[in-house]
Amino acid sequence: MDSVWQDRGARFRMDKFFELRTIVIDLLKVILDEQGLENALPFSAVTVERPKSAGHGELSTNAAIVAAKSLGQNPAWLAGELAARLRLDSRLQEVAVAGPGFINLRLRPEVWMSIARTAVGAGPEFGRSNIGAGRRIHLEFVSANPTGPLHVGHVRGAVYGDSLGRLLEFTGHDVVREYYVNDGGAQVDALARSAYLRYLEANGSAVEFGDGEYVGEYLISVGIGLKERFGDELIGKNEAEWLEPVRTYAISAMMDLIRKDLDLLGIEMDIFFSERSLQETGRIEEALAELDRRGLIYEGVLDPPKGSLPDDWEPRRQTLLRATAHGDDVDRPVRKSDGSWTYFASDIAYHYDKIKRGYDELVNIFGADHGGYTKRLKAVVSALSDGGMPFDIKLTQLVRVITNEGASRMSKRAGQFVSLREAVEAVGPDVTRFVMLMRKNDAQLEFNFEEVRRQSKENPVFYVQYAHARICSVLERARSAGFRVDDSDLLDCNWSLLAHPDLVALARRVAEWPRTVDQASRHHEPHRIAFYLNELASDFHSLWSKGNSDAELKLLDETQPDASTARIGLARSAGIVISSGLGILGVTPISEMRN
RNA sequence: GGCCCCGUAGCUCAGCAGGAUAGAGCGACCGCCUCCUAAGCGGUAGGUCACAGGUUCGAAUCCUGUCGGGGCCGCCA
Repeated sequence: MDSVWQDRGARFRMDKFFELRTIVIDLLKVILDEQGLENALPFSAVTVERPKSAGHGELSTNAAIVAAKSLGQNPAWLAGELAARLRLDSRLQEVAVAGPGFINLRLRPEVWMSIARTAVGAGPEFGRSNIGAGRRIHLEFVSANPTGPLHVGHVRGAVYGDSLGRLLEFTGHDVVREYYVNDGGAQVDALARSAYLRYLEANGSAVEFGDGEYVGEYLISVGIGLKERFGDELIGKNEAEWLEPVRTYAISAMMDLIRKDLDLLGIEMDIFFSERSLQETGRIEEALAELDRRGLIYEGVLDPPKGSLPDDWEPRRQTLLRATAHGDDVDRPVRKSDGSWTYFASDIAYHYDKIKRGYDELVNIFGADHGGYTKRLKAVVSALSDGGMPFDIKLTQLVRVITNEGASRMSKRAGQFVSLREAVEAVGPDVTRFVMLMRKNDAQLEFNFEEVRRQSKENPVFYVQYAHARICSVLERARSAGFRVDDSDLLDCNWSLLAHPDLVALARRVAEWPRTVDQASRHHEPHRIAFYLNELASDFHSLWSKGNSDAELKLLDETQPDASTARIGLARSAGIVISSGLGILGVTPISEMRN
């Protein structure tokens, strides 16, 4: 028996699907060799996975179909040959050819149990992999304007980015989390004017807010803070004198707010990168000079947009980036007619900076309202790295917040929004995070504030946590009953006593964990972890429930200590995976559900 | 007018790098606590995967078009 089913010391990169796939492909090559057929085929399409319907075995492979296709051979014949060889492997209990050439497989129960046992041995390391090989991945996310606290709309990107980071770290990447602070544009000037009004108010003046100013109450304390700092010395001065100090103070206050908001969700950024710092150090000019060297900057006039024109549209000569040379639809302006740089120019410099820092891959997470921005940014990164920098942009669709007053549109300027803080304080960070991660990032998400608050006990996150709590509970009870159920004991217990189909079903699910992690990581999709955990929890709850009527499935039965210990070992493997998975989502794996 | 995302059960959404009879939760209906936590479990009902073509042995999945929802579209960031 070769060693692929055995533990591999400290690495524990057990993934039965992948290993079995290797076996299948190797056997396939042997057969092709013997027949004098080409054996260097593209085997990437070969899969070994759990079939959609349970009637087709535990695992199913399309290997024969795939190979037969590129060889022009009969798939049924090739499947027969392959199945004959697979039957010689004693770890396989059933090998059947079905349909157009699928091979359906069933493993011996002890093979599945050996994987669950591996999980107990590996603990939190189970499922961890090194597919990242230490590659340095830069994640930019949140990057909300520093003009107010975060609201529910920002939470999704924040949670998604943070969990993606955890997932990438779990799969062997070196992750940097970064927040780009838009502290260099007109919006922070508007912030400063609004803060100045609050400052005057704090000094006893009646004030009136104009269009485009931030009326939110969160600036009142900033006004008071300004008064404490500057007394009355800014009163009556003209804007040129007070704008800069007020802006600096207000931005700093807003970033403090934002940092605290992120804290509420357990999110910690490695770097806060200031847009203004780019403007002040000539790095925009530097980046554009780099593009100019590549012949991508020119003076020109853009074609008018198709369709209905804006009222004030007129042809205008401006400095443009030849983004079309790198896949964008139109060239993009980098300088305004007054000579100042556009926001896009700052972004060019920012991404040039990222590239120069030497990361192996960049990932940006934007809200869907920035969707129109992805092509030009990809063009910039492609141009500045000569196409060498992997760059993924993920969009999170906007969150539709539903309260008992209906769907609310969130506007920071109007000062009306459900803040991150309100949401977290109402339902807690765990529920907030889990709800955001139960959806694929590019699907629209409905955050029914009232419902989540009212029915928080029926939220999916509790379902998963409950499974974990039950596992902790049975371990505790076993200990009080005198069982030895530390992980080291469970490793040594008699796993071969576990063969009941329902026990095997749970072990099978546990065994899917490494593959789930792997796929989620490759696709940058942490929601797959959330869905997997729900299924794992479901398998566990089902087993638990059956234990009430079937003594063979009851985890803790003092009349059969050896089998009980083994079943508890299996439960423990599920608990390890739940804990690990919730960790990736940033959700607490609680051990008790008591109120 | 153009670009991006989406359209799967009454509702909210999965569907893993095209695969064999399309899934879950909620809601509806019927059952299960003297038994390791019922925040749980079992079962029933419910879908021409928006529509029309195409590629393929095989399409919810890939391509084209149409319709519908959302987002974006030259000196806002």
